[in-house]
Amino acid sequence: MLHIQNTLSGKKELFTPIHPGKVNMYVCGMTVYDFCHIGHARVLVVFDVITRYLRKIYGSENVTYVRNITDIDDKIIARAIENGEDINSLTNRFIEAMHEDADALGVKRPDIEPRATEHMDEILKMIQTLIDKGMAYQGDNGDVYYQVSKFETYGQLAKKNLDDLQSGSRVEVEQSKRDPMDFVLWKMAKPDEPSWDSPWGEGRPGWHIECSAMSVSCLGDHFDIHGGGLDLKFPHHENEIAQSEGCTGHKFVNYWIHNGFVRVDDEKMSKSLGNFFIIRDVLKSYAPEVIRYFILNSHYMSPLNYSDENLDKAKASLTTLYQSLLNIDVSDMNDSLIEDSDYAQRFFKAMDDDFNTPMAISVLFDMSHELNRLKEKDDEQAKALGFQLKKLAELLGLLENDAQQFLQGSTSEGGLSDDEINDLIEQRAAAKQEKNWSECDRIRDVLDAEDILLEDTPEGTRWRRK
RNA sequence: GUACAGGUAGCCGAGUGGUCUAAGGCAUCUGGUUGCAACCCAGAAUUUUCGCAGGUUCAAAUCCUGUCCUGUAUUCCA
Repeated sequence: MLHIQNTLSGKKELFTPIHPGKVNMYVCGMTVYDFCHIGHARVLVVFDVITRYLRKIYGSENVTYVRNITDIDDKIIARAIENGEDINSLTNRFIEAMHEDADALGVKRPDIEPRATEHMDEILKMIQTLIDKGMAYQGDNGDVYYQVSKFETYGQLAKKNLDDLQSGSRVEVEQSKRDPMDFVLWKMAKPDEPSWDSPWGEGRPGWHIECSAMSVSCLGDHFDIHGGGLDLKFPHHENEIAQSEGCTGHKFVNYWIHNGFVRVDDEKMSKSLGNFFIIRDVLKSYAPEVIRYFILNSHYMSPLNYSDENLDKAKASLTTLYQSLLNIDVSDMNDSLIEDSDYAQRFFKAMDDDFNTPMAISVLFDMSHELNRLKEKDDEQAKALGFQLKKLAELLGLLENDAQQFLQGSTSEGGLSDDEINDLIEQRAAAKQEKNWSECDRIRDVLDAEDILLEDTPEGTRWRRK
């Protein structure tokens, strides 16, 4: 039985879908004005795993995963002007880059990927409804605002009360607002800014209303799970609730899931500190699966500290798992996962407990050790266990590569080619025949200097990259 | 200031009242294996300890109170 830590209640709750057997989930995706960084990677991977597990429980076709794209907002406009680039060209460029990064990380595409600019009708309709209901108003400057005081339960998600918010407010209050807490639904266009027609004048939507409109449009006005980064909890998600429930008068989302932040060397990741890591740069030094493992080795809610040391550890751990899968050929296996095995049961129990991926990974290690023991004794059993290991790991998007391929890495960056390595290994085998140990060790040292590690086995010598 | 997250052994990281003599990983050590290594297997140590100080309890990393620290939000941010 799946339990989820629900930000709305602050408790771990049994997950019960609104429509039995079907799950609808919406996650706030990227604002596409730059390359995705390692924090985005966490959102992508975490909700990919959540989706994989939901699909496992409810069946792939019964889970609808929506992850939106924000393709119109202040930062996009600013960047486009800065680049002297057309907005569409900018957003399309970064959407493509995001897809490349996500694909590299083994993140499966969501079922629906709505773009804000393609849901303008729903946005306008929602704003109009809010105005009609007296929950929104047009200010002197033409901007349309949501009147927070009209929504009684405002602050329910972030567990804030309005008094605290106001006293702590450091923002300069926009003159046209009736109350500092009110937020913008529709912004009047400045000259040369992209704009859409509306009953209130040419303009563009505020950020929060975009997500309300896209989620309701894709999943209906009441759905199961809404996710995103912790920082979106307030005000973004709070405002979504206010907008959506303000329109419909009933519950918007049952379960809210927020993932924790990524830090870098125990500091905030920011451009000013120069410790800003984008996914494609990290991929130059580490295999995508290493990043994935690094992310999943902590619970999605804990703070995650990015450092080379921690990525190296992730790589070492993955190497251990892949070593056990070497020479286990499961390509001809098409059985299903044996769901009532002890290992599977433990794995599911971990995942059922609010997607406890670190615990689930520990089960993979137990299987891996057992697999190493079995390989000595019983090939058929080893193969069966290896298959089970891969099937469980697949739910995390791990161990999906060929073991040898993972261990030997890519040959692209200078260094020795596979053929050159194999030549040297053959020379060493010949020296070995003659018990010429100094020559053997010399060759091994040559390879070691190229970060190639040798492992002698009864079946011959195999190698991997450090 | 207020709110919300966190603070667990060398490091990473699970664990929310007894099975914790704290999972799993990484690093370290010993033995087996090996020409020597690596990989693998078997085992060990790092800790009478879970930010700190009190308290509740027969029993606490786990509950309560206080306190310190870090991060986030309150302003765009995954």
